[in-house]
Amino acid sequence: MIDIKLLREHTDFVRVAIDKKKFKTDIDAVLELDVARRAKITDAEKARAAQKATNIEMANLDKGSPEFQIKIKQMKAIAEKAKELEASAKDADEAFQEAFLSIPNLPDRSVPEGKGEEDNVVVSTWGDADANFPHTLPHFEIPWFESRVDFARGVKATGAGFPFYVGEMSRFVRALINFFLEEARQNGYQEVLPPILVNGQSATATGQLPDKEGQMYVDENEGLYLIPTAEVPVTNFYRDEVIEANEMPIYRCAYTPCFRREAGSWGAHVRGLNRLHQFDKVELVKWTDAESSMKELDNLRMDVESTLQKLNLPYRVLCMCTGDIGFPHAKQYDLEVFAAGQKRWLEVSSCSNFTDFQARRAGIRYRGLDGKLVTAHTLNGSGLAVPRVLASILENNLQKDGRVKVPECLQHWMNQEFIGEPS
RNA sequence: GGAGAGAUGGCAGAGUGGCCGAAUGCGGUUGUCUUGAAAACAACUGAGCCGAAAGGUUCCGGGGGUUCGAAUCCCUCUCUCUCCGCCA
Repeated sequence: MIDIKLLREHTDFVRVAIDKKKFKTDIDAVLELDVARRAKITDAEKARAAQKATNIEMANLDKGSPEFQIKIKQMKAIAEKAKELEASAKDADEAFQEAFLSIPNLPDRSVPEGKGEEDNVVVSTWGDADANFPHTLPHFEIPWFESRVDFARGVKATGAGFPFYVGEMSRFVRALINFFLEEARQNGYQEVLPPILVNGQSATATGQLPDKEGQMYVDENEGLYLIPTAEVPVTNFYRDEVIEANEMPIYRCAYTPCFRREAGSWGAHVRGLNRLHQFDKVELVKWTDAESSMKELDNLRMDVESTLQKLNLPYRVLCMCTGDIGFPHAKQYDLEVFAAGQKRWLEVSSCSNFTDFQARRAGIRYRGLDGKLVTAHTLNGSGLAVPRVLASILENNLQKDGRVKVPECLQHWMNQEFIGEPS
């Protein structure tokens, strides 16, 4: 949620900011609901005050007296009125809350304006994507690929997009996870191993609900959702809590599998490891005060970049434009690695500052220097998503003999220098 | 899965129908005293919503009900604990 006071007092500012995002929101309808709700709350509270006053009078009367009997009659009417007005106020408040929840976060001033993907700005590149990769292939065309990432068996067990990683490839995935977690630890992030199912409240707090309902797998019996990212449970760690200001900023990291229905997004260009329904990811999460979140976003991005550099994968950093950043985001960088075989950039990390948007929904606050409670800021970034990093390594490190060279920083975890078999 | 017990402020813990946002203790903050600290003493010390403010109002796990009136009685859900069963 954005700050309701900002919406009331600087409506046009909010309107302009939201128009820059692609989300359609009827701000005027929300404001009308707000006015209606406040009027009804005031009415209900007046009625309640009258009831309380009468109740105190009655408490001081002799229960058997005629005055008491008269008061009972009066009270009956007052109480009934109060009850009605309270129900009405509650309805109005719920209607407002529902509408208010659909207002996206405002983009930060520094976010470039744009309509969509094509307007994202490349802010930096690292490594040489134009270098010659003489033996490269798209990873799904490497002869031994299907025997080590078995999609056909996955279809039997579950369905499309749920492959088995077999043998050394399974170990390679595990090596990547270990490497990512260790990188995060060295950058000061405390590891947590969170639940991978969350309740609706958690999903609402981080903004998956109601905006992206259809993207999650649901357990309707229990009202639980399979997480699309560790961001959801980890951010909710501090839900409805007050964080001590001197503990911030807090850095956490978590490895989890992630589940995404990807409804309607399948096509010829999402072959192999490019897009899966289940994939492994290490996520980085930060809680900061309201002043330092933009600086912390840059630090977060640099932490992820340093990991990519150790893997020696060419990558570029995109600053997402106003039309392409997500519903709860104020600012977002996407990191894309170059996959030489497909000659494509693959998104492997998204680093975002949600400012106070998630924290307000989640009730995460801290006590400011003046002793007042302040809504915290939350940030997160992938550090990193395994399958696309894997795809890029396979394509960029493919040797003349058909094997793939394991990046040096992973050899320690793999205990072997090459994977695959000579062709 | 079965049986029972419970859920009150940062924590502990009173309160079984009206004057209870809630005793008391601990903790915390500030002040007095002290060279400083401790101790002692005193005051203050939850959050949400409405309001420019004064102030009002809500919140005793969630929801519903009974009643003129509910922290208190009833129903229900959730969670915690104990015992039994099952189990990685």
